Amino acid sequence: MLQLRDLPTQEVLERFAQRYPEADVTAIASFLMLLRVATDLSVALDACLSKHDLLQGRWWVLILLMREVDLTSTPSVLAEKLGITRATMTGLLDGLEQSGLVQRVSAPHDRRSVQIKLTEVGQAKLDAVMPDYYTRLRLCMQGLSESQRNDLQSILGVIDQGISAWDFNQ
Amino acid sequence: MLQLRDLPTQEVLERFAQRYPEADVTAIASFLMLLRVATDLSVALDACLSKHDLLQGRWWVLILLMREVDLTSTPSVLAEKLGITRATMTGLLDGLEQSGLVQRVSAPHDRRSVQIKLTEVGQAKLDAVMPDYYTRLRLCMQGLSESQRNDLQSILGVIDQGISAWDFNQ
DNA sequence: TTGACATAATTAGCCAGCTAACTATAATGT
DNA sequence: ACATTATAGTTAGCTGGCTAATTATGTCAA
Repeated sequence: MLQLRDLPTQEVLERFAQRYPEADVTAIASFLMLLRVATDLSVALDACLSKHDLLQGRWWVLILLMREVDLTSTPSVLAEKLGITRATMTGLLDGLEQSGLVQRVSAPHDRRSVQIKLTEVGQAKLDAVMPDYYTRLRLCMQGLSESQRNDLQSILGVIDQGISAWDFNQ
Repeated sequence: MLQLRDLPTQEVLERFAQRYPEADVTAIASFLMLLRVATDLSVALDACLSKHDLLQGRWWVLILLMREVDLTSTPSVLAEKLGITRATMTGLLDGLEQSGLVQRVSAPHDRRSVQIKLTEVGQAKLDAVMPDYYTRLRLCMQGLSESQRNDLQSILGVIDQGISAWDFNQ
C-alpha cells in the first residue's frame, strides 16, 4: 500500500488555497495527517505479520472467524465485512485452506453455500501472532490518555459521517 | 484497498482480551476505528478520482509535482515521498506520460537521472479535479471545530511517534 | 588511474486486488 | 408447476503494487 511520507508545508498549502478557493486549509492538513498515520500503521502491521508468514488480507479473515463463537462464517459474509469482492475472498480462502488455517465445509441447508471454519492450526497461528500484535498496539497508543482516545474515536465518527455525505451520482 | 467494514463489539473485544492478556481494549478500538475511517476515505477518494479518469497513485504524483515551484522533480524523489519503490514509480510515470500529463526531460548534470515535469495538460487536469476534491474534503470535515482539528492532528502525531517505536529487529 | 562501491532508472516476473462471465441452487410470481 | 429472477461461489483475464536483476553513470580511495 502507498504510504504518504511527505506532507505539504503551510506555505505550500496556502499557495494551493490561493489557486483553489474551495480549499479549507485545516481540513486538508487534518485529512493528510490522517491518511499518513493510517498508512504508516498499515505498513507497520504488514511488517509485523510478515514475521509470522502472514499477509494482511488473510490475517483479517482469521480475526473475523475468531470473532464468531462457532469460529465459522461464509465467504460472502467475510467478503462483505472486509469490503472486498467475493472473487477476491475465494483467492484468500484458497491460500488459507492450503496452509491448513481454515477449512471449507459444505453447508447443510443451502447447497450453494460453503461454511468456512477456523481450524486448530489457524487458532494456533492467531495465538502466536496476537500477543505480538496487541503488545505493539498498546505501545503505539500508550502516549494517549483515555480521554484522548475517546476524543479520537468521536472525531473519527464525525469524519466517517461526513464521507457518506459525498454524493457520486453527480 | 481493503476496507474494514465490521468493527468488533465491546463483548467480542473483551473476549479477545480474556484470551490475550496483552490486549488494551481502548487502544484496539481506537486503532480499528482509525483504520476504518482511513480506508473509507481512501475508497471515497478512489471513487471521486475515477470520475476524472484518474487513479490514486498517479494523482498523488501530479499533486507532488504541483507542490514544486518549478513543477519538476525526479522519479526517485517522488517514489520516496509516496513510500513506493522506484520500479513502481517507473510504471506510474509511464502511464502519466502516455496520457500527456507529465513529461520526462533528461537531466543536465547527472546523466543517470531524469527530470519529471508537470505538463500544461497535467496542470489542467489538476485544475479540473482539485475543486471537486477540496469541496468534498471541506464537506467531510465541516462537522469538526478548529480545536477538534488541532486535537486530531496532535493525537495522530503521538500515534505516529508510537509506531516508530515498533522494533522489527526482534 | 582504476577497481570497488553507490546510485538512477528500468525491465522481468510474481502476487493480490478487481470486473465480468459462468455454474449451481434457491426463491418468487403467475 | 414452471419461467424468471436472485444469490453463492468460482473461474478467467486485467492491472498496479512488489522484489530482484540489469544497465548506465557517478564517486571515492588506494
